[in-house]
Amino acid sequence: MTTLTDVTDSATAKGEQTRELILSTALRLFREQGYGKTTMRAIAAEAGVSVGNAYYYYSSKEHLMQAYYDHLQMQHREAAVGILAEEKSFTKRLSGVLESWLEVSEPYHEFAGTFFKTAAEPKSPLSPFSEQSKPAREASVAVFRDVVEGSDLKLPADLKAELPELLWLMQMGFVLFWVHDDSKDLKRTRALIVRSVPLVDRLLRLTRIPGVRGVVNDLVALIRSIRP
Amino acid sequence: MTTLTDVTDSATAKGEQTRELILSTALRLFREQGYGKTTMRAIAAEAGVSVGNAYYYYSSKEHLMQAYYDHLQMQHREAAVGILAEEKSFTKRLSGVLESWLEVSEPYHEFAGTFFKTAAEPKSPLSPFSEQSKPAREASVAVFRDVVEGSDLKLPADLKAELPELLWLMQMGFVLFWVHDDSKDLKRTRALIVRSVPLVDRLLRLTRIPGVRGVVNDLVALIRSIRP
DNA sequence: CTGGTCTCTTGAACACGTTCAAAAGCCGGA
DNA sequence: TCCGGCTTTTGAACGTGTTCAAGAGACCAG
Repeated sequence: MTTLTDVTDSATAKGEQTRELILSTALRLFREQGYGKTTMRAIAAEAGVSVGNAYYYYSSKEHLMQAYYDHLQMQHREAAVGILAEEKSFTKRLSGVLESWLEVSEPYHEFAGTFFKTAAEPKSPLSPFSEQSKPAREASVAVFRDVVEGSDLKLPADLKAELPELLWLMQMGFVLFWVHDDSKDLKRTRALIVRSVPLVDRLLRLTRIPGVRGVVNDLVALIRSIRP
Repeated sequence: MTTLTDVTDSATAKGEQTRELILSTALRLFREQGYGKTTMRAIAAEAGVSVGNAYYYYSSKEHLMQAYYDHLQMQHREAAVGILAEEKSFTKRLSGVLESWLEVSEPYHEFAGTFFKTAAEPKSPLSPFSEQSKPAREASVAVFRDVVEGSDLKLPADLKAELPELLWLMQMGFVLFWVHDDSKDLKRTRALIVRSVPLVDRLLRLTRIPGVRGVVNDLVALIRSIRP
């Protein structure tokens, strides 16, 4: 039965099945017992393969997390486009994207701490600033570009060009906050997002004031200059 | 000889000597070979004690790093007070403190990545936001309070009260940047600091403009509200 | 001097992530 | 059918951080 379902995939299907079995087993165990308490031996046993075989497909425990991370980001992007199709107001677009991220990520909040830990290391491929995560990063920035471009926001061109990346950076800050947030139902992170969005909006409107404009220009120039 | 040097300490001196021998050995090896490649067995062997004995004094490898971190922070604070005694201008005080931090930390830049990694985990005692590092954090904020209070800066009282903590947060951002900075001689981090300080200064002066003031008030209120 | 109770010290043992040489399947061509 | 070269699979073995039961010293009371 299954061998006939998809002719195009069947060439690689054999190994791929095991690959995905291992991944899904790993993610389930991560969710159930946390990352630290889930051993590679347990993943292998639960998936019905040998330890070495798990390493044949995923060269480290971290790579299993990487795979999860990609999966999550894709989910978020899908949720985001749904929202962006409906809203025109900048604030609503922005908060929609941020809140949908929170929603998608919520089931993994506890586990995210460990993920964050390995992502923090500069050399780690999971670092949001690393070369390896460049595609994922640019995809995220693209979402924020969409937030800006598709909105009613009026801004000078150079600031508008820089804004998506700044918003992405802001979101990184929110992620940092979220990871450390142990309040009930993530109340504090929710409050942060709800209150930050209108503030950003007001802040951006302020750039029309001449005195403010100069400082903002310098800020943009600074950010440009320190990029690698 | 040594047994007579310090009567007050001699009660605890016996264990303390071993404790410090282990710490200094560990830090040396961390510097020489990096954190990851330094094994507890190597530390113990080099210090001439057993592995279990090292664990008697430091309950984990992380704790050895914690100790290093405290040491470094103290060094920085000492360097900072020296600068703050001489300068009155806000910008010079601020950049003096930031640059002295850079100077003190520079020898440990590579090793800092690993440190940062474990510090990023929310539950880790090394996290800058954790309960355990509260004393160290408050001591750091106090330095920035000194930067503000002892300067010629004129600001509304409520913003001035919040400013030290904001500056501390900014420094956390700089640390994050620094850890990821692999440019020659840390050029990019230096540029960031040099260019950020006058910008902060100008930003603070902007708060006199009525329209800006309102937004800043809201920002301060937001920060207050999301604190745990 | 003896016994008891601390603090300090030891190294074998454990659990885990990871590696690797060898075996097992698989497949296309002689 | 058998061979040769691949992909896949195996599990024992290694190195590491960490634990722990047992011992060694120090010190004091009797």
